[in-house]
Amino acid sequence: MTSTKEKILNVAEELFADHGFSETSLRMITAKAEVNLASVNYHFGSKKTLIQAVFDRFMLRFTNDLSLEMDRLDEADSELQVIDVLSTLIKPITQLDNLRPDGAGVFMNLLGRAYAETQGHIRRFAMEHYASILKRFTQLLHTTSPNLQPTEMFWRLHFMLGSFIFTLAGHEALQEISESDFDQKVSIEEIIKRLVPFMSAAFSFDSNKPYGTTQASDDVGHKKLSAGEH
Amino acid sequence: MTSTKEKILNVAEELFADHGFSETSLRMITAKAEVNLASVNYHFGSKKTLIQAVFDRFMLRFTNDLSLEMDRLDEADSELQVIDVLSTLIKPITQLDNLRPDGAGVFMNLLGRAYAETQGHIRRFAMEHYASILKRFTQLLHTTSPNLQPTEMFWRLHFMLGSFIFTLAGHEALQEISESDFDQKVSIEEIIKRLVPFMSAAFSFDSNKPYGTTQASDDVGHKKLSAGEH
DNA sequence: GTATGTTTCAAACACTTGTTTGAATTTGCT
DNA sequence: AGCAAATTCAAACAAGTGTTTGAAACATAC
Repeated sequence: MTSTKEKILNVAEELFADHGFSETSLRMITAKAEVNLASVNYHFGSKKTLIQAVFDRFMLRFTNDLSLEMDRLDEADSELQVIDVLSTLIKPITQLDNLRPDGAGVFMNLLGRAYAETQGHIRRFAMEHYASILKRFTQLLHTTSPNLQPTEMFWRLHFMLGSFIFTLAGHEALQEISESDFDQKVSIEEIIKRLVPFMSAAFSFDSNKPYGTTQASDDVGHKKLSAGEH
Repeated sequence: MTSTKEKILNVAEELFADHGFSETSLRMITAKAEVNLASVNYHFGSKKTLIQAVFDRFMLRFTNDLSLEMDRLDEADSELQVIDVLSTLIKPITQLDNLRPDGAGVFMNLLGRAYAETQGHIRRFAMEHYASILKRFTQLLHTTSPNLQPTEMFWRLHFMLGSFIFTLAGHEALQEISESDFDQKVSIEEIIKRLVPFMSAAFSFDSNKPYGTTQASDDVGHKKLSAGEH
């Protein structure tokens, strides 16, 4: 038997992801969850803290899995490549689908919404609670590219974060376009597996060398293979 | 003398960028613009259409400049590199600062907000109105990497778009962190100029070749960690 | 000047929002 | 069982929302 508190959390995270925080009223939540309106304030205090509770629960599931993946990387004593570090993100994201249909999509939508709250409380909340795991990820990434300056590292990390959250938060629209334009249905997992090597290549870019030396483009007459091989 | 209509547009675009669409009330706008509340409905019809008007005006300034930049690229007959195409974005974005203080920041905030409106009317509006210039940009990019499959191209383009919008929409927060962590103040222009070569390197990545050949780091013989395999 | 069309204004409208209240009900415990 | 704490419930609250109204003010033309 799921408690009232859980029923609220489950419905809230879904509606928040679909419609946004301020576009989702407590009445929408309590109606769909089939609980009384006042129970939100009783169990969570306010809408603000409900949002944080939803966000925190989802985030914990993800960061726990991510920590495990990073543990595995720490144990392995072979030399780390960028792609190894970025690949730690794949499982924690895709495994969110086990919790609910399209769990990864819901999670990413929430993350995107939270990030859009530029001046809001969620941003502060996130920075305070998840700074440590972000730092660990950054340090791991640093070992793969020790000659990268900290500031350059910082920016590249956020460039990548942008790509991840933005792409996966808007995956529904992108999936639609992909299907209508290329007749190709793509899952979130496939998107990530395209994104990881793409970003790894970007991270491996050496800004000290003159641009062009890492180019793969023109005169190398190489044959096409299937683009999505894994 | 600025008309009532313009006063509303100017204030609205600022408040929308700062607080979001639904978090900005018409009363906030009309109060700051020092116009009557009813004038919004009189001049624009509804809040919905006001949002579209704000978005459209900002978008036109940008796309006009971008078109000019792409014209210049068409005229040049030297072989185009990825970075040449991506560099067309620099000027149109930074020039938005001429219109108002931190114009580029406001623009990017708006773009981010609009994108977050996953199921909203703005998304549809944008797709209908700006599909042509996006297509032109895509085609230009295609000439630099003719052996890239259309689907791969599509995804890379949106990966990049994510990085751009996400990073620049959140530039205020990132600038703060950068300043407190590295004592470095960075302008939007500097962010873009970091982002463009970073993304160019990613685009130049040849997914057909085994990963590692475009590496700037050490040797080729990298050992695969089975981090993300199912 | 008067007449005509455009724009502004204060006030009200109908509706939704998050939150609080105090009584009713259920639950846990001895 | 009976008592006490925890939970649920319907109702109301105060505040804010976008929009409409009809009169006032303004502008422009004849």
